[in-house]
Amino acid sequence: MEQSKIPQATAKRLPLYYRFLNNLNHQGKARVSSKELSEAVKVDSATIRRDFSYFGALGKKGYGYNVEYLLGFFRKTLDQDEVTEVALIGVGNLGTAFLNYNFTKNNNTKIVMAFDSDPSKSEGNVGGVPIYHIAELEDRIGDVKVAILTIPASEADGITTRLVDCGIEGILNFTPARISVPEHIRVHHIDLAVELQALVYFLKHYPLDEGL
Amino acid sequence: MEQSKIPQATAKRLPLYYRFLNNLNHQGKARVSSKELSEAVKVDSATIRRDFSYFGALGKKGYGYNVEYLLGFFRKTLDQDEVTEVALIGVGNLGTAFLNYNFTKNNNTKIVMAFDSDPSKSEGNVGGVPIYHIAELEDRIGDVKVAILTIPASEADGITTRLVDCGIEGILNFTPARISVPEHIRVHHIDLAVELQALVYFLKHYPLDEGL
DNA sequence: CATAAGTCGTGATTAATTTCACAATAGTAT
DNA sequence: ATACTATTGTGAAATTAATCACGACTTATG
Ligand SMILES: NC(=O)c1ccc[n+]([C@@H]2O[C@H](COP(=O)([O-])OP(=O)(O)OC[C@H]3O[C@@H](n4cnc5c(N)ncnc54)[C@H](O)[C@@H]3O)[C@@H](O)[C@H]2O)c1
Ligand SMILES: NC(=O)c1ccc[n+]([C@@H]2O[C@H](COP(=O)([O-])OP(=O)(O)OC[C@H]3O[C@@H](n4cnc5c(N)ncnc54)[C@H](O)[C@@H]3O)[C@@H](O)[C@H]2O)c1
Repeated sequence: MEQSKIPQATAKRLPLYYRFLNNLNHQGKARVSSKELSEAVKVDSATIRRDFSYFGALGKKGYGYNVEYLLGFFRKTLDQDEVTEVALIGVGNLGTAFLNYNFTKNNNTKIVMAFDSDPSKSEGNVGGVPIYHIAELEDRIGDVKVAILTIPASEADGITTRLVDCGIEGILNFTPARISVPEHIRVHHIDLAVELQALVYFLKHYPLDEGL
Repeated sequence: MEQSKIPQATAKRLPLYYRFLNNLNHQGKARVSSKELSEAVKVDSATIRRDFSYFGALGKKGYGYNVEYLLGFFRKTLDQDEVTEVALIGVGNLGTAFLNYNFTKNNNTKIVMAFDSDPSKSEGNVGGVPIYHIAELEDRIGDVKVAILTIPASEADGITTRLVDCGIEGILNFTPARISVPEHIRVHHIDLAVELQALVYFLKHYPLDEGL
């Protein structure tokens, strides 16, 4: 918990690096250069070296990085050994998709319960995850600290308040609502409609070259 | 297509502003200040003013912005009057969710067709969108320029090549694969597993305050 | 052992984005 | 009219991120 000096932009790329290193390891590759990594994850090689350097000297000059070592290092850094439990609120179109997927592969997160207000949904399970009625939120949530929000936007504020009262620390919000939370709670918004519109805007208004 | 001087960070926020202005307009509000907007969309008010200023002086000092005027301005800027047609590839968990949703509300994008390799899926429709077999991609796609990719990662490269050959210009990629495309094609990656892992990383490693 | 080729780590630089802070000005009240 | 208040638009500063470019070091090769 010491390296709070790591830039946010770097932190966001770590899971990406980790996943690719994992693939390399499974393929039996022993070494990798920042150049190879760069081509695979589409991040400039200097940026990759800089990112890694925040954690110390992980590679060897003239050689590159040892895949197994680097993977082990990131496993520790990203806490891949302890599983973070997650609750999902709203078992509709999106929620069901997430439950079926459940971020299973090389991931340290697991959706362990879901809630819905529709009584016909709030029983049984989807993808092995038990669904409870939203009225049971406070009773069931236990010490789960992360929630995924896939409810209608109009419900977002009310549910957020309840989650905060339950001691939640992080929310991945898929609703278009920009929710308000106390300062110590982290919210990441993923606004799919905005992403699509932004892509269309870039296509129409930016000269046809260069990525992102 | 002139204002290519608009920062990308600004461009990505435009759809968000547009949506909120639309809400205000429906509520019958006539004026709004950057401070109010800021609270609603969780973007610093100075940033909002700066963003707007790239398009000229849209507000009035001491007063704020006229909602209707601003909305009209952004409608034109964001091409809200012409609908961009989109194709979706891969009618699985995620793809089905998107088809059912179809970005209908105040949006200028519409999924008009979908493709899947599974013969049992590639007939009929989901959410009113016709599903075709992926073999028909080249015949059916017509002049659709934007695609959403919700297929397994292993299929991403092959399908991308075919899309590029069909003249696609933008891809919203939900697979974990970092696809390679010619320079003039724009790809936005939305990597849900990475987003979740990044949130967890921030929770564990960053001091408990301030958002994003 | 000497030389060549490859690659890291990083200081310096550049670019992009956000934020501060305030003069200018429109609206409002008296 | 005048004073007061609110709020913009924007230079300047600060912050954050990306990129360049090269010395130092490792490995491979003859
Ligand atoms: N599906 C998409 O492709 C898509 C795209 C962009 C944004 N979104 C956003 O994601 C969210 C979910 O979308 P969706 O398509 O899955 O919607 P949906 O209507 O299919 O699902 C919402 C689910 O939430 C449940 N629900 C409603 N109120 C609740 C409450 N108070 N507590 C618990 N559960 C409650 C409903 O019963 C339903 O099952 C929405 O905010 C939507 O705007 C969805
Ligand atoms: N579902 C999630 O929550 C989730 C989360 C993170 C990432 N993803 C990624 O999104 C993608 C889709 O996920 P999903 O859960 O919807 O998978 P899925 O397996 O449910 O759906 C994939 C669909 O693609 C179809 N398909 C396979 N090969 C095809 C081809 N060559 N052409 C056309 N269609 C083809 C399959 O028939 C299937 O219907 C995957 O890459 C996955 O890694 C999904």
